[in-house]
Amino acid sequence: MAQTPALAQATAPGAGDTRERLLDAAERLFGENGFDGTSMRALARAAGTGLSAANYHFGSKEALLTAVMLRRINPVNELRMQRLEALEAQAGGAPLRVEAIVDAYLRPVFEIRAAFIQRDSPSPWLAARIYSDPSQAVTKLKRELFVGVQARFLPALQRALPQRDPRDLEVAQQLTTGLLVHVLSGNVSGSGLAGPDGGHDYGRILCQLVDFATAGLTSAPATRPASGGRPA
Amino acid sequence: MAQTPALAQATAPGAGDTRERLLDAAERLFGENGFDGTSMRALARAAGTGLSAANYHFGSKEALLTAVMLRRINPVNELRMQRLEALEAQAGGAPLRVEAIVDAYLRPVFEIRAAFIQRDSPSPWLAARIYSDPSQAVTKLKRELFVGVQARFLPALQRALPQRDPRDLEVAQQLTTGLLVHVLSGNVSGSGLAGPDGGHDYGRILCQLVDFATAGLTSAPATRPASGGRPA
DNA sequence: GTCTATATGTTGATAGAC
DNA sequence: GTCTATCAACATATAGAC
Repeated sequence: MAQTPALAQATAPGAGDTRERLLDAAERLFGENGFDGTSMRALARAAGTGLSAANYHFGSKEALLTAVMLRRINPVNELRMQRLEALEAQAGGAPLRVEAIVDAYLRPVFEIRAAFIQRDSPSPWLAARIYSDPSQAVTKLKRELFVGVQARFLPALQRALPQRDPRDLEVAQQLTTGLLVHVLSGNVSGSGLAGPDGGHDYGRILCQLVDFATAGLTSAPATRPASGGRPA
Repeated sequence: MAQTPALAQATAPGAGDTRERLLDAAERLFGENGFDGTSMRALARAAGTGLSAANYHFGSKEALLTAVMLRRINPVNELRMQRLEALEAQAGGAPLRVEAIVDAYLRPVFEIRAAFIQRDSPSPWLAARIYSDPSQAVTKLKRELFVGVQARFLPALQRALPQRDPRDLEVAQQLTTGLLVHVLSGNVSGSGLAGPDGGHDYGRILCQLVDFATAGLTSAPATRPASGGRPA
């Protein structure tokens, strides 16, 4: 529950040493302008240091992105896993409710995000930007960070919805991730996360996300086999 | 129904003049690597011409992006409007079915896309990439191109779902766009659009998208007022 | 219209002083 | 550890020949 993540060494919470300030600047600028749209110079300037300090601490731009991603995504994924395991332990072998699975998948992102923006940062959530970043430098990293969790949640969804085609369900799971990415990239105007104070009261948008995704995952294609073509 | 859009002057469909080849190359490269990740040099080389030709025809990189976006998005938006108007004319004042509205919003993208990839281009749909592109050069363009259609579809959704909070419904509409962006950016592996031959048989993924979005839009938050917090 | 050549600035990364 | 200075490569855009 401390402000500093588990990876960082002990630092003063107000100032932070250079390495920490570089990570903070990278989180904000990569999130706002993307990987290709952020230069190491702009990044160092935002951290109040020189260009060489960034390369000294991280070695390369790509390594810096990896570091700042890991710092945030690891706690999120651990929390997701904990929530899902708690649900399964409580259910004792019975299938879980879809809404509970979705909540365990979505809520940790908002919780961790809210815990780390006591600063003035209503910037987009870095991981969401990276998820839809076309730069070749991030595609590998993307898969390494997100595939594991999705592979862990999919079987739970399949047990909760045994009547659905497993492949369709996998697509629906990825669509759920798409909803999350869209919101956290700041593309949903009424969400309360796109504005200047975005990110603190996430209750409403999270409920809407959970409802939307739960309905989409559960949606039996009942109307499909009846009507072959496009509705006129 | 011709291969050449309304904006372009008559050109041979196989070869095309330099301007057309530049637009084709821009559509592919901007879609694959984003705005910042695509250089004018790489673009000219892909079009089989020199750097100066690109600047002669379009004046700047940003103007080239605008041109290639308009070439594809205008037909899509016109088709969306036509479909929605046809639905309303047929309904004669009665509210439309949600699924029909969603279909009118999503299907034209796939139809236009499939019509213009007789080439070897399984690349991401440019407009989807641009929608989540953080580059400042594209944000204005983005709004100009998409706000109109969304403003046109929202009232139809509100009439179809009068019991839903209009603001929640607007969020849900934007979430639907998020689903579309996610799929057309190539982030859904089982969709048939991420692979090498992606884009031609879009029937399955379109059905899944329509089902998911319809369920999400329709989803009455029935479970929400009963349970205040997170499900345990 | 398209080319070669160039102007002008920025990029990521490094060398060496301190 | 952090700085200034610098490298080689790349960026967008333009000038002028043809």
